[in-house]
Amino acid sequence: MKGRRAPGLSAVAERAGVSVSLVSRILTGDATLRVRDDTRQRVIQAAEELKYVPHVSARALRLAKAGAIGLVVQDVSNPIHAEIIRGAQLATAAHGQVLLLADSPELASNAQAFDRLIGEGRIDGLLWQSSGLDFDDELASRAAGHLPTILVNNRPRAGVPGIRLADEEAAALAVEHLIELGHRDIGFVGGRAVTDISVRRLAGFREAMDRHGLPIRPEWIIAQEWDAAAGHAAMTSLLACPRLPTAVFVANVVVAVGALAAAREHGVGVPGDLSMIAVHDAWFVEHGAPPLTTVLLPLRELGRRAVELVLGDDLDGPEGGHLITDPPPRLVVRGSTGRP
Amino acid sequence: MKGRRAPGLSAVAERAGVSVSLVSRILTGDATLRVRDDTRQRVIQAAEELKYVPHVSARALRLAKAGAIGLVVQDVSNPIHAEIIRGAQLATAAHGQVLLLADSPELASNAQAFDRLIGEGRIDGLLWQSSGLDFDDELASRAAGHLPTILVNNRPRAGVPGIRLADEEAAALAVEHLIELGHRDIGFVGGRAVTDISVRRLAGFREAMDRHGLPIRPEWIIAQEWDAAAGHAAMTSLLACPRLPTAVFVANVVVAVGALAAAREHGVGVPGDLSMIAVHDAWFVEHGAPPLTTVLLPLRELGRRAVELVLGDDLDGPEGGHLITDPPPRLVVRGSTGRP
DNA sequence: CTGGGTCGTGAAAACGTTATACCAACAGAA
DNA sequence: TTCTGTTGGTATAACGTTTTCACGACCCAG
Repeated sequence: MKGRRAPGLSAVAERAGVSVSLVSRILTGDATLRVRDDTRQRVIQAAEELKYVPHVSARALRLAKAGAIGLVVQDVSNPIHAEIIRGAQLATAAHGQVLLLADSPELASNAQAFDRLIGEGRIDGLLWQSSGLDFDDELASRAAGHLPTILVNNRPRAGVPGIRLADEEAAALAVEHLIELGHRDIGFVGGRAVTDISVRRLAGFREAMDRHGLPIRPEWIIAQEWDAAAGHAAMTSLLACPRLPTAVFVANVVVAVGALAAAREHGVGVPGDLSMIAVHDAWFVEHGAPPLTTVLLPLRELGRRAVELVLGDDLDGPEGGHLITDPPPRLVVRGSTGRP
Repeated sequence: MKGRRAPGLSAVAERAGVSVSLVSRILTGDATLRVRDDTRQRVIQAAEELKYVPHVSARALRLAKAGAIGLVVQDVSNPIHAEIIRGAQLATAAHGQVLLLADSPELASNAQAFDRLIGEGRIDGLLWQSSGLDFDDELASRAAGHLPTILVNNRPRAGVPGIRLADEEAAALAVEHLIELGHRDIGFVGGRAVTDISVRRLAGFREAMDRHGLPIRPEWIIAQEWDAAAGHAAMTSLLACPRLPTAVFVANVVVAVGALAAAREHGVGVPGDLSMIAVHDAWFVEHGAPPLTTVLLPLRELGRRAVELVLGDDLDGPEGGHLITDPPPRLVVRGSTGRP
């Protein structure tokens, strides 16, 4: 599995017949360096012949820069998070950096591991995909004391900068679609109620309803958790209401999967008896029964921008934090919405 | 965002009034060291007061050990891969290591990034979640030349060790279930045909059919890709056969989502007209229409073991590679299978 | 032919660890 | 007293980079 030791700068220098420092300056592209062109070529060729690759720990030690950024997410198997990860990964790669993955429950349960992660100089910045769990703020702000840190998919919070999507607009867009179809009785199924995302999507929902002069019934507003099981439970309790809405806005497509199942189990036809629209798009929605109408938000872009802000140490955005408006939320009409 | 520089060994040494080397030896738990107990306490206390955290690059440089392992996956948003990632993450964390995430298409398209990743000493080992794409073998075996490398979810291949699940047994278990229900005409929908997993599941399928003396119809064997769209296409072409099976085994639950949708679109009732069973379990299957009957395989354990093998540099397993048999494949009966 | 300014390159220190070798002090034995 | 061994440490040299500074050679002006 192993060959001999990897060649270092000194091996290249020896082969090219020059000093170590010269090799370093040539290979890193030092602009202030004046060197004869044939020497430069000799060095470059020697490096190629030896397949020289700089040793990252040595460089990191010298530069006090790790060349890596960390991404903390609550749950990798959530497809929404997966898209963010993907975006972050592409961005780090594009900047010659590398992505470290950790998960927040694990870090919360192991304080020492957390202190190491943020203190040992392994990463230059941290993306915190916040969960809304209780340890969340505490850890994130502790991290921010050591590293450029940004809350992904959140407003700034506890003194930590944040970046978010156009959640209000997305929710409004969804509601407009329902209204346009003729719905007036519209319910809301959210995620974990304390999370910023759920709050913002509810705000967008309210705003759109108000703007069209439609009443909001408190018993049609349910927010529990961000997973499918919660969606199932939420829809079940919604369907227990004496009077039912003709359409429901679901704050997240994962939650919608559970909600859809619950509706089906209760014999409520979608979109016949109840229209449903959800935020985010994912690989599975078009194969649903029925395929879900959704509002597409640029999750990948979210991951990408977060990385760039952290790398550029350009964290303090406008009031309310950084906001991704391009591309704007887009309505993807499929089979789960129709006339009341 | 930043405080002052992180304290180093020398800061701790100064505060405790001892030498740097003593601090190092105490803090790393050098067994050959003889030291007075009060000195030891003084050092430990000083380290705590300063919140000393060892600088990982310096340590990596000195020890020629990075303290990280890399995980290359083809697509993060595949829920199957997500489970493997999760297992790998838990295992690395448990060993005080850290997990680096990369994706194979990206690495394939950027040869320099790949050479860096495996050459720059950033990781001590590599987990390669192979994709069956054309670049796959090439890259994996190149990696294996630099680092302890293991193919996850694969037999050994191209000289690279591998670890896999009990795919044959899982397939057989699924087929047995169908046979027990009374099915005799059973089809097979695989994944990308060249991948080891698809091959092995097909082998398990054939073996179980043979054992029960059931004929296998070539036109009922379809293998295309590992995603839902491919499942949709496969099922569509299966349903075009003049004579249809009464049940179908699908090699992967993601593929099954597409297959299920295709059946629905063609008015084929599941399980009324066609029973369906798939390999792996994921969060969305129980909310399907109908909820899928599956065979559960220990994906997380796969990730965990792979990490441990790489860390222990214990790669060359038995003929055919390492095989995870514990826990064994388990049948999870839901609503997609029934009597013919 | 002396002096200052480039041009091209090399020497050396530093980053924070760990490992090896060594040493001072003291005890007990001869 | 001198020798030997143990106890409790310290000094130092790496690991592979990057960066600062210095230096020899050459050129041109005075």
